[in-house]
Amino acid sequence: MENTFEKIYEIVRRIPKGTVATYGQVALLAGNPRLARVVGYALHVNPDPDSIPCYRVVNRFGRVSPAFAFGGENRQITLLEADGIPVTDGCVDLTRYQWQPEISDF
DNA sequence: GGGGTGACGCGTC
DNA sequence: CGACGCGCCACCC
Repeated sequence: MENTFEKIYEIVRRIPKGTVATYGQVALLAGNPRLARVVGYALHVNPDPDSIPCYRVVNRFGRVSPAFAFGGENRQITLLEADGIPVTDGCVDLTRYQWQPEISDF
């Protein structure tokens, strides 16, 4: 059985371009909705930001991380908009851009 | 091994 | 989606 971290990275990698996922979403897919905190830490230590689009992961309000230290909070917003996801005041419209995983994705 | 911390979520006020 | 508290797991000292 894989470690929780590997599951998290695996899931984040599967986030389709043009969509975003919440920490809780990733945690749930990882096998435990209470792992949201670990998800945050997992992305914090993001071993491969080149393959793991951590910027597509936001909190359940669609709000970007206030401590996004990848070069500033604005950095994440820029990347999201580059994916075609409009960001308003650091918030993404989850009702429209939240990733909805299908059975086909698994 | 014990204690504190954290890119969070949910219930409750 | 205003604020506060508890819980969860992993990591650092």
